[in-house]
Amino acid sequence: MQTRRRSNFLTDIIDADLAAGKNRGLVVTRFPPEPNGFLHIGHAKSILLNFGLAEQYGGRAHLRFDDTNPTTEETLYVESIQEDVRWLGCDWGKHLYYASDYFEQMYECAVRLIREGKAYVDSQPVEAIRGQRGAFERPGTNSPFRDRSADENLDLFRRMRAGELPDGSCVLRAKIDMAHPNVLLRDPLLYRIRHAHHHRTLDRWCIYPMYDYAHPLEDGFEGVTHSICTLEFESNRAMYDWVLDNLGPWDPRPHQYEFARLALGYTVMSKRKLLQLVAEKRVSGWDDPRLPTIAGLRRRGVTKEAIREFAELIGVAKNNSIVDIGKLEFCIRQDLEGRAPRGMAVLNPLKVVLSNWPQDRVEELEIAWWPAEPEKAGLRGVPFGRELFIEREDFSESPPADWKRLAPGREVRLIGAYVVRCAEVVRGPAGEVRELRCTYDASSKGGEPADKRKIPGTLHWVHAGRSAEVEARLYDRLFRVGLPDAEGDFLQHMNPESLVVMKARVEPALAEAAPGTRWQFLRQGYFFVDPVDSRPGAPVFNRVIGLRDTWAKATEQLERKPEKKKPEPKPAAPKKGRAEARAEVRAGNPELASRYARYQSELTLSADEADLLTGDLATAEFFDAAVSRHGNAKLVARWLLNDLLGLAKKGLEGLPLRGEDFGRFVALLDSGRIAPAAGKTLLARLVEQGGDPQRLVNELGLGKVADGAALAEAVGRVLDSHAAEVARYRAGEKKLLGVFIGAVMKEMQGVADAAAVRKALADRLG
RNA sequence: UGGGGCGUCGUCUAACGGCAGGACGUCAGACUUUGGAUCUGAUUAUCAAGGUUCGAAUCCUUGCGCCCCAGCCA
Repeated sequence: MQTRRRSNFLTDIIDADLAAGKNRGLVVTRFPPEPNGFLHIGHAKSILLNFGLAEQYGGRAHLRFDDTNPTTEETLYVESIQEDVRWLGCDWGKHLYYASDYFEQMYECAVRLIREGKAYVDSQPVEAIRGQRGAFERPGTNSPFRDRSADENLDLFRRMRAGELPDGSCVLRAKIDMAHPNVLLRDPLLYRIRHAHHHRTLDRWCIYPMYDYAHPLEDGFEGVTHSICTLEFESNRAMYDWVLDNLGPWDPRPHQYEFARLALGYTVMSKRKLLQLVAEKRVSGWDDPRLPTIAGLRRRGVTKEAIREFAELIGVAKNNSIVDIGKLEFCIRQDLEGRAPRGMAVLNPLKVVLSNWPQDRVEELEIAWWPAEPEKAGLRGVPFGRELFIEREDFSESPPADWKRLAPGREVRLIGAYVVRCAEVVRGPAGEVRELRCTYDASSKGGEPADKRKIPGTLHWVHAGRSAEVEARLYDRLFRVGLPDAEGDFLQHMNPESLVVMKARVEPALAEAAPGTRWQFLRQGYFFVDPVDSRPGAPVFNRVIGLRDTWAKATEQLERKPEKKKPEPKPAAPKKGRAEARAEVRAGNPELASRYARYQSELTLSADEADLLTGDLATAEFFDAAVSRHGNAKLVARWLLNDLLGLAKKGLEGLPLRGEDFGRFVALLDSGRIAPAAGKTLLARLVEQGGDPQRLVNELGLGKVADGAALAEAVGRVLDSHAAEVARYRAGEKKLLGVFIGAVMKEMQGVADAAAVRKALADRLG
């Protein structure tokens, strides 16, 4: 079942790392919860991702509590988290860690930073520090304490640790750059003072490291290779790298990658809101079956297999997405479909009296737990007699046209029993339907009438006297709207019918159902015997999910809306695109401006090309150098702009390839000695390792094959091996030509001229 | 607004320059002793515009839209 190979952008990265021989082939991941709440299904996605990746690559996954903030964290959560991770089937082996176990090492690292002049103690209050941070578009200002001597900093930091300084009096900050465009790098806080009791280190510490400082160190100490977190930490990656770069060496050197966390419709997932629901007793606890917590899902009766299936189904990517909760429900149904025996329960009973059934006769019918596969779990006895209950909704006095259930004068089959016909409706004083008088067809024992007439409907039922009354809790979505936190107070969107407690009547066998077992109530849904509130002989049934999605049709289109109103955007804020930036640079640089003009007039480049080449001096110099080597400026510009720029992600300066080399490369192309396709391969190689283009051509065997016979042969081979596609092509699927071209190019190891290949193919295919 | 990310069926996700695929949902049909399940079929997508290329969802450019970042939280 688990054989499907997981593949996503993270496995791509790991595959590439492994291929490049990084980390000695090690894959180490971690799940790092802060013990300040219960885990929810979003965490399950992350847990399964991290442990799954480790398993897939033969590595290991750690469970690490990120307990660096003593004021919010508790042992209760440490325990529940371990229980939940274990329940999901994830095994951390001996790799259970706590950030707090590293406090001493982290302290040593901080001392090192101070000694090296990379950190300082700031004695300003919070407000001052916040004020100096600047704004997104405005640089911050340096703290007056930024240039304290290492000795002074060391002394202060020691006193911070010794408890000589009160909370808030000072902090340790990294000395990076108060004007950094990423505000997270404007001298971020490393340590703060907190005279608080920690759940593990008790009162040994009164300074605690901040996340941005602690997390990379934890990963580094543990030898984590791939540190996977959610998208909102993207900006933090720069600090993650700063810490590791300044405190190495590390082996392996961890790297952080981000994926989109799970958002689900019709529920809330933030810790704050879940906590609020629990604290205000709007639900029964962290394990309330309506909550998306792992504990809640488990209490509801969802299995870990269903959750795993769900995680598999939704995949892992970087798109900010909202998953339709219907997908979770689909996985739950699919899972339970295969594991829940079918029994009968009537939630809302309507009495049926069989007038032609002997007064005291009770017949013990043998009915299979699995109607479709009777051998699967055998039979159980179900009593049948004169007085029965059916579902009130299964009777209608004025049924719609396609009604298949019971109605006056109509026939239905009672599952595993007999066909009955409604003869009379007995009413109460207010005219309400009180009971039904029916007749049964004695020839239909088991459900099939002797004359084989077609019976349109089939109902579930229980014996009136021999059924037991039990509590059934019908759970539904906690919120009525797709995005409860989209606007206003999420509490106002709570579904008042998310829990309906009923007295149901169940067949005798179900009255004995053991806690923790799962059943399908025929035609109703899947039920789980509550492990907490059930008593021997008095099971409490939690409805896990209905048989069919009654919400699907009503489900609204979910569109993310801002939770809080954004501050009004400033009117007429001038937008500066990259094009504008280039124009500005030129305006202030006559040298570039004149090249811009010259490229167009002398070299006959387009205005766009000239513009892109003269946005900065380095690019223009590179271009000129290339052109001095090879005069076909148009070709140089094209390859530079369309291909080189895409390959050189970090800019032209960092390339092992100089402008002259690039000019030689273009000359090679222009000479017709290598095909454009081969040119791309060659350029990629040059960008990677530099070197002489001509020599590389020889090394890589990229020289163009002018030999028409070789081409014809390759074309022949490809057409032979693609017979089916050729037939489709001849039948009109012209788009397949591309497939043939690609195949021929591959056949000729990329050295062919695609235009010639196309022509050859066209000739052969007619 | 500075920085960082992301735009593929209604939803989630593949395709790594070569046939836009799968799943959920929806619709239709078949089957059915669950109006369930199952089976069959259908439906629908590359944000936009230019460019490079024999060929672009994929590379380049521009534009548009959405998300994240200014806690002594993580």
